[in-house]
Amino acid sequence: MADNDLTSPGLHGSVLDELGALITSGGFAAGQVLRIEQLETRFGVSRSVIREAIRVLESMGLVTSRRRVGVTVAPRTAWNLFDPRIIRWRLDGDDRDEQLRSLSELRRGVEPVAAALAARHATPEQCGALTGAVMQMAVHGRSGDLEAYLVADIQFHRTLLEASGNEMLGALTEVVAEVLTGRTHHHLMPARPKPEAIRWHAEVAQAVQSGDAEAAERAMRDIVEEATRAMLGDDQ
Amino acid sequence: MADNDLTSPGLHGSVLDELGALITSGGFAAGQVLRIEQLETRFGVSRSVIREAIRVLESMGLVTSRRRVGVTVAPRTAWNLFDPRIIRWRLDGDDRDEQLRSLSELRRGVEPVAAALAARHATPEQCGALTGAVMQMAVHGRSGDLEAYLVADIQFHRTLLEASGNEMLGALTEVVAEVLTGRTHHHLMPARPKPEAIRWHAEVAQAVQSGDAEAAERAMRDIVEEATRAMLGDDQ
DNA sequence: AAGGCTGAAAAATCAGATCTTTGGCCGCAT
DNA sequence: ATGCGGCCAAAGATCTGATTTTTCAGCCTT
Repeated sequence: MADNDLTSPGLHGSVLDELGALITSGGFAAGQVLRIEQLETRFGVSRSVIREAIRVLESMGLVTSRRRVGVTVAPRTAWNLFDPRIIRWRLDGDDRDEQLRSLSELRRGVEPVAAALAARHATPEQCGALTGAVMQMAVHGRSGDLEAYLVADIQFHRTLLEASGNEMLGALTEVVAEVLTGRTHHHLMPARPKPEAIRWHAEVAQAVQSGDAEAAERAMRDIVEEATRAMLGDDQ
Repeated sequence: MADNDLTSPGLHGSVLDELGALITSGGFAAGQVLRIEQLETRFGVSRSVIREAIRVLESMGLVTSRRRVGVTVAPRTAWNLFDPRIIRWRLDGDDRDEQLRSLSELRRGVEPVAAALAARHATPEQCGALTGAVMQMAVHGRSGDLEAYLVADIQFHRTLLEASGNEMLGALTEVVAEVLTGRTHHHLMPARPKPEAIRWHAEVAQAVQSGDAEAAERAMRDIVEEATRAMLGDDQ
């Protein structure tokens, strides 16, 4: 599966994970103050460990630390919502639906552009990987093996984003993989993938291979709009 | 102006800034190892300060820390390219052009979607803010006051992204502001804004106000495509 | 009521000791 | 010679107690 660790090793890593999950899930309300000493005893570790975790949380915008006051939980508007760990925590917590919606809308903007760019930058290997992924999708889509379909789907989108030649779009690979995984595992997609979906993927692969940016963008737009519709209802 | 600090206060903040800038600018090559003790003397601060800075760098994917080995500078593929500080460092360093290109392509995907969403979610206040920003742009565009134009431009895009009702798109506000600021300050836009640009902004504001998602998306696409073209040449 | 002073609280920093992990070396058996 | 296993030392990880610095909050003055 998506073999992401995302958890730093060591004591501070576990503290970070636990605090991060608590904050993003609303276990600590915004504005609540945590005392370092309090956390020390709660987790049974020393100050340095707590402080390092707090520093990372601070760098993610989840808390602010001020002398004489303590560590204050920050409002959601201050969070770095693109941090992979925050995305993961929110997908694992109560915010899942909201997070999936945000990410789907983001995909709707990003992936068509990535497809267009890929049409102009993809290497022959990447084109091969794309068509290969589509074939896998077709096979497993027909047989109804959703897990295998998911793997091929992720492979397709990962390759496409990387082929865009844009580092930042490439960096969204993990995010897109999370969305695809999430919608499959939470049964937000049909029991059997729509044949059109597979056809559109094939069209994208074809367009990328022939360097037709506009066609690639159009077909990709079809894909993500259909996906959004399927996942969120007819919300355009 | 965009009053972003982005620099945590305290010693560890300065160390973080300096190390981050060094790494992202290639001052330290990927694979190079830094010893904590070495850094201690180099910056004249104690271990705890260095460690906290290292933890944050690690959480941004810039370095990895392993016992018995030291702190290793990570390859660019491991970096969290969406971290605002990394964006800032790269914009301030040698990567500026590459960074601006990546960001522009990202904008090209994101902003039209945000415009469409804003057309369906914007509050009356936000509509007012949009038209206000457009008027400011028109005034300062005609008078050739690029700084004031920039402020209004940022205001426009900030409001629009926030009005999308999508947290993640809203989180891109700072990023977009950086792009706009960057292209103005590095003279990547014409001495006098094109009249069409202002007209398109007005169209977006109008479409958002009347709830016409498609028109808003289309006009916004015109804006960002023109901006990309102006900044990077005729690259589509 | 406004502004400035002061004390204490809590984080920030420092520094020394100790713990834990781990890469590399050495020796043994094959 | 080759490969496996255990030992050692290096370097980060953690703990801890002392000290410094910042800043909130209450008090005092005007």
